[in-house]
Amino acid sequence: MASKTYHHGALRQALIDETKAILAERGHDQFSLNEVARRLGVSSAAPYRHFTNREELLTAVATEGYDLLYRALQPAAGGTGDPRERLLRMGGAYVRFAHDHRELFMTMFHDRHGSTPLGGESFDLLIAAVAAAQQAKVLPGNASPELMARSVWAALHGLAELVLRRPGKRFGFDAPPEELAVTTLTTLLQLEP
Amino acid sequence: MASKTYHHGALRQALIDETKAILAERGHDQFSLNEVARRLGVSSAAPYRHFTNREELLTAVATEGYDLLYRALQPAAGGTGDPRERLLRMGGAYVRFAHDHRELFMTMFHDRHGSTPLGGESFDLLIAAVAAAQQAKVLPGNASPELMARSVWAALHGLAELVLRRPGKRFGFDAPPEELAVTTLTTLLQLEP
DNA sequence: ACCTGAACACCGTTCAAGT
DNA sequence: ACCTGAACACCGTTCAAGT
Repeated sequence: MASKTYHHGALRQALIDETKAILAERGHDQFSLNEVARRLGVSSAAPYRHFTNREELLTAVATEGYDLLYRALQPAAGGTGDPRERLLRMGGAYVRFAHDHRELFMTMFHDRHGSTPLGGESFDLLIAAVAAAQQAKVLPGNASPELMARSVWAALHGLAELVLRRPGKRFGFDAPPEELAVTTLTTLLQLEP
Repeated sequence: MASKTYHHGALRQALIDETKAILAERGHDQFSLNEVARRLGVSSAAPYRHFTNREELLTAVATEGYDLLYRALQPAAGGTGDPRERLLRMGGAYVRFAHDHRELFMTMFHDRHGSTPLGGESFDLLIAAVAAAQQAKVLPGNASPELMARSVWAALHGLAELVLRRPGKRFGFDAPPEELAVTTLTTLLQLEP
């Protein structure tokens, strides 16, 4: 299939893409560097021309994951309309992303890789949405937007993590992501409908 | 050191204990079944008389972890006194546990093992504390105790997870666990001092 | 500059054999 | 019943050598 010179300088990106494909199939802890190389038709030593080790490849994948998360949150955050709906849409998008990209999400937040952005740009979207909600008196203004955004992020992130654990019925985490996000945020923040 | 018959039927528990010791030293993804056996002076096949595979040993460790978490929450949950303080103490204890038992906590919530209790008994403690807070009008009564407890758990769990990622300064997750729990809960739930 | 081939120590797991 | 010894395929990583 692939000739010997197929990856003319593009092996680095091919490694990242193939890793994402494997993550979508198998679990992120089943991932093997040798398998990626095998599937791309290169030797098991080839990846080391582009990444110093297995961990650095996963860091690159996680970084693309943070970018993907940002682009999933953007449409939800960009809408005008009332600030309450905007905040709930963002929450739904966050939990939906975790649900739809299980293994990528776990790679982003569970794997031990060097310093990752940890969703810095996504966090800015949340701060803006929270600030707007505070100005519209949908959220209380006694906490700074940064602090409120951090707290909301914790709630959404914990929700996403617990959903991914697929717990038993008794905890009720088996509802659709958007519904869970709305229920959790309205309960905690006492948002009136 | 250890004679050949040292583990007279107690190898199972010794494997669990040694795994916990390794977790405290190294990371939970650095853990190797062979190393546990080596440190206990048994062959690498010996563990398979007590666990069908590596995953099942980690499940046993996680189960002990859930028990430890329960015992860490109990004193915080048991206190009489006002319901607001009780809820904040429980939150602090949860995040403190994650902080003090990093690798065990990750084993409990990140590793892919068979169905674990997921802190069912701990969840009951939280439901009781939430119900008491609702009756004292510290928390709103428009949501059921179960639903409110689930939401509070999500917030605390997300907080714990994000603390464990050791993010940069900008997110502010580098404060003491108890302080973070109090700040997050009071911000979200609008608890008055 | 980028990749191969062969090698290293290590891993999880199996299985016949020992007591 | 419980453990050993040896073996298997596989893994991450290194390095001299090829183009």
